[in-house]
Amino acid sequence: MSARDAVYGVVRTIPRGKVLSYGGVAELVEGVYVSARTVGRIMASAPPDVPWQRVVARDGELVIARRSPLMAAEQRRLLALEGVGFSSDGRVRMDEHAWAPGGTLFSE
DNA sequence: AACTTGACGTGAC
DNA sequence: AGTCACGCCAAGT
Repeated sequence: MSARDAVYGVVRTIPRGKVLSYGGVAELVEGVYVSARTVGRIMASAPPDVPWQRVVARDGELVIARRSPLMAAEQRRLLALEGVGFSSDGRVRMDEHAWAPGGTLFSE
């Protein structure tokens, strides 16, 4: 089991309309330790069946925007199609869409 | 096989 | 609140 497959496995479990931070993905990976940065490194070559758009920075920023504005626009489009909302500064509303496995932390 | 480079996150100024 | 430095380690060169 490579770190790569483990990371993709976790990302594939993120529900539609929800997002997870790089660090969040890292924490959910079992068996092998991976850092948030490693998740990012691995996401750079994500296969088409992985919902890469659902992984954002902890504060909701679309990190890809730092390198590719075009991809950022694409990510934003895909998320919008899933019903994910953005705040005025262009970041995902983490208070509404951050995903916590097995039940939301904001429950209640 | 050695060296560099980051889709990050955190803490110190 | 905005930099800056750095740990982390898979991939690319």
